[in-house]
Amino acid sequence: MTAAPSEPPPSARTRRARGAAGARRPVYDASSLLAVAVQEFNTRGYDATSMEDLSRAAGITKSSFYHHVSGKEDLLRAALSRALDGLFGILEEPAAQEGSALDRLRHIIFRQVEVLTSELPYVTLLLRVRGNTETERWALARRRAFDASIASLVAEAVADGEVRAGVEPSLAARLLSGTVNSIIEWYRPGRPGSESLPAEVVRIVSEGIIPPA
Amino acid sequence: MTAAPSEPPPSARTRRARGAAGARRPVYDASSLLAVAVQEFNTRGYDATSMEDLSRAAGITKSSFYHHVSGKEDLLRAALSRALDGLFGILEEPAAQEGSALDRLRHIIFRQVEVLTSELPYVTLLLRVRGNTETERWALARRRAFDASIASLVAEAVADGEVRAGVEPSLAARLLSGTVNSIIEWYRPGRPGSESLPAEVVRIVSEGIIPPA
DNA sequence: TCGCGGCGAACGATCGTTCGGTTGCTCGGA
DNA sequence: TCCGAGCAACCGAACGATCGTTCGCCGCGA
Repeated sequence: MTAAPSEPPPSARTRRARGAAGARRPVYDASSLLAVAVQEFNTRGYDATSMEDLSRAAGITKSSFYHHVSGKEDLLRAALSRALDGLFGILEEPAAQEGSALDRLRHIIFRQVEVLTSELPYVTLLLRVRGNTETERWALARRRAFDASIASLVAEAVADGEVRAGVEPSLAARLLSGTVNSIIEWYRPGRPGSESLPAEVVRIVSEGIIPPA
Repeated sequence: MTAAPSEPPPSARTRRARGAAGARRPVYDASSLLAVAVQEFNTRGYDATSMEDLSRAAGITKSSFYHHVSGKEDLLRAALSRALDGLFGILEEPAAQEGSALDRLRHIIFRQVEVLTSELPYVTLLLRVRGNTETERWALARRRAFDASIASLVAEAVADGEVRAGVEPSLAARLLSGTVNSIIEWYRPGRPGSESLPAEVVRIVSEGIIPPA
C-alpha cells in the first residue's frame, strides 16, 4: 500500500477478495477506472483533463494508470460507446417498433429520459463531443443518426394526424431532442422524485412547459 | 500584404479606407479578431483551440496576433461578457418588468430566442463553459443568476394561477431554459423562416412540442 | 524619422506516452 | 512446510511534442 504522504484516498478501488478464483490480484478493473475518468472528463472537459488528473483521481500514478488503460482517446471511445449503446438499445425495444407513431414516440422519450439518468456521466460526455478526433466524429455521426430516427418519427406522427401540426415537424423534433437532452445539465441521481421524471417529461412535451391556465 | 506562401485567405480582415480620418492603419480591430476567435472556440472547443489556430484563422502569425489581443483568457472573457450583457439586457426591458408574470415570461422567452440567434457565437460559447478558470466560474455564476430570475418568474406565474401547475415550477423552469438554450445546437443564421422562430418557440412551450391531435 | 503591424525564434511549462526497475503476492515443486 | 520463480501492480524519470507567451528585429507608410 506504501502509505502516501499526502491526501488521496483509495477512492474507486474495487478490491477483489483475496485469493478469489481467477487471476492474480486486480485492484482496479477497467470499468471502475472508466467511471473515474468519465467523471473527470465531465467536470473539467475532455481536452482540459490531463492523464495526471485521471490517475490522481484514481489514486495511482500516471504510469500505473497506463498499465490498465491503453490511452486517453480509448477511454473516450469506451465511454461514448456505452452512451450510444444505451440510446440505440431503446430503438430496438418492441414498444419502439410496434403501435402508432405517437405511441412509439412517447415510449422512446420516456426511455430516453431513463437512459439519460441511469447512464448520466456517459451520455453527458457524448452530448459535449465537438468532433476534434476521428473518435469524436464517429460518435457525432451516430448521435445524429439517433436524432434523425426521432425526427422521422415525429414527421410520421404529424402525417398520420396524431399530433397537432402547429409547427414544422423538423423544428418540433429539434426542440424535443433539445429539451430531453438538457436534462443532463441539472439532473443529479439520488434526489427525491427522480423516478417520476420520465413520465413528467413525456407529459410536459405534450401539454407544454408553461401552458396558460 | 507580404503574400503568404500557403493558403490562408485574408478572411475577417476589416480594412479601413486608406487615409480615412483618424489613426494610422488598423488592418485588424479588436472586435473582428474576437469574432474570429469565438468562431474557432466554438468549432474546436476553447481548450482544444490553440493560439496558433486563432492566428492562422485571422491570417497572421501567432506573434502578430499578440499585438492585438492580451491573451487567450481575455478573449474568452470578452466573448462571455458580450453574451451575458445581451441576456441581462433583456431583463431590463420595460416589457420584462411590467405586466403579469406570464406576459413578462413570454416576452423574456421571445427576446431570449432573439438574442440567442443574433449573438449566436457568443452565447454558444457561454453555454459550453465548464468552470476551469476564474473567468469561467464568473460566467457560470452570472448565467445561473439569469436562469434563477427566470425560475422565480415561472414560480410567480404558477402562484398567480396564470399557468397550469401540472408539474413542479422548478422542473418547468429547467426544461424551459433547456429547450430555449438547445437552439444553439442547430440554429444557423440566414436560413429562411428564422424571423418567426421566437414566436414559434413561445407558442411551442405553451402548447407542447408534440401535442396529441 | 517615427512607430505600428508583422515576423521568426525561443522561453518554460505541461501534454500524452514510454521505459526500466522494484515490490509483493501467488503458486508449483521439494 | 518452505522456497524460489513468475508476474501483475506500481512507481520515478524521461521522451518528443505542443502549449501560451515574450522578445528583438524588420519594413513600410505617414
